[in-house]
Amino acid sequence: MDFTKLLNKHDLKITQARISLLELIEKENKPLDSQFLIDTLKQKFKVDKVTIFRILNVLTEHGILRKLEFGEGKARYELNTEDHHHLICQSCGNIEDISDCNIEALEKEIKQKKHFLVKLHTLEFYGLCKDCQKKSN
Amino acid sequence: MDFTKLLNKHDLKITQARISLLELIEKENKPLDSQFLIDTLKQKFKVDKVTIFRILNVLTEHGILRKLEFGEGKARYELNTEDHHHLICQSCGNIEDISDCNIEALEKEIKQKKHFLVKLHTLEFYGLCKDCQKKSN
DNA sequence: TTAGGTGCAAATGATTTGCAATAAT
DNA sequence: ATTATTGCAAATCATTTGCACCTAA
Repeated sequence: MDFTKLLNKHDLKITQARISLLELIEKENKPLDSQFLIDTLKQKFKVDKVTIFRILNVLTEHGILRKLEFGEGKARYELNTEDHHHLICQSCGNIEDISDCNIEALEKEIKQKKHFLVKLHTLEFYGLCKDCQKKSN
Repeated sequence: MDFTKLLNKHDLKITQARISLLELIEKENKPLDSQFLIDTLKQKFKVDKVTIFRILNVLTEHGILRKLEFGEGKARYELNTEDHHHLICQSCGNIEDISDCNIEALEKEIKQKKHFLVKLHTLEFYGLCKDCQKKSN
């Protein structure tokens, strides 16, 4: 994905930190926390953690990233692409994507019955992944 | 609700702090954050914030409370009753309950296709409540 | 050149921990 | 009497802020 073009479109300056962060998030392809991003990017070049937090905030405000919380007391970030959700293993912590949640029907019902206008929703599943079920944890 | 009996059933001691906290959460009937609980309970009797945090943790571990996060950088807690979800107004912050989400079909599909065993899910809707739509915020 | 981006130090806010004192059973 | 619970102080963790310096456009 061409992040230079993307940042340009949003009138955001092209910097090593921004490009590298976006490339890392794209490569890992799952919701990452700030600590992972800080540790990984610091190995590649000189960056301060404050810079990472500021980048995460701007990119989220511009809708380039999506901020998620899985009850861990910290946020995670992923590329804000199509509507999708997550399968979060409570044993090993692995996170898998799923799509096609088909919540539109529910949202329509909410609009009619509650007169609440849904802008976005979060839907996360917690349980045991295939492997952890075998380990009977 | 008889919280004395409930605490007994879980082999948790009956204390003023635990009973008052549970009664407050029951009375308010929406997800409350620690600060609100601390402020409100401190007016009624002498309690330390640490005690409140510890109570929230034990009660959550015992499944009496459910811990929720709405991307505010802090947790909220509610009585862990039936499966239900929330309509969170992005303008005024009001939180309304909804039930009957009918996610079972999706969970069944996840089990078959992904071999992931769903233990629990979160589903939250963010948008504008009836009143805030009028104010065109 | 100049507004936006970054680094460093220090602040904030939510939550946790250690330990001694206290209260519930 | 025994063990869980609480209070207080101090620590920790994620995240933010202020301000001077730097750099992409």
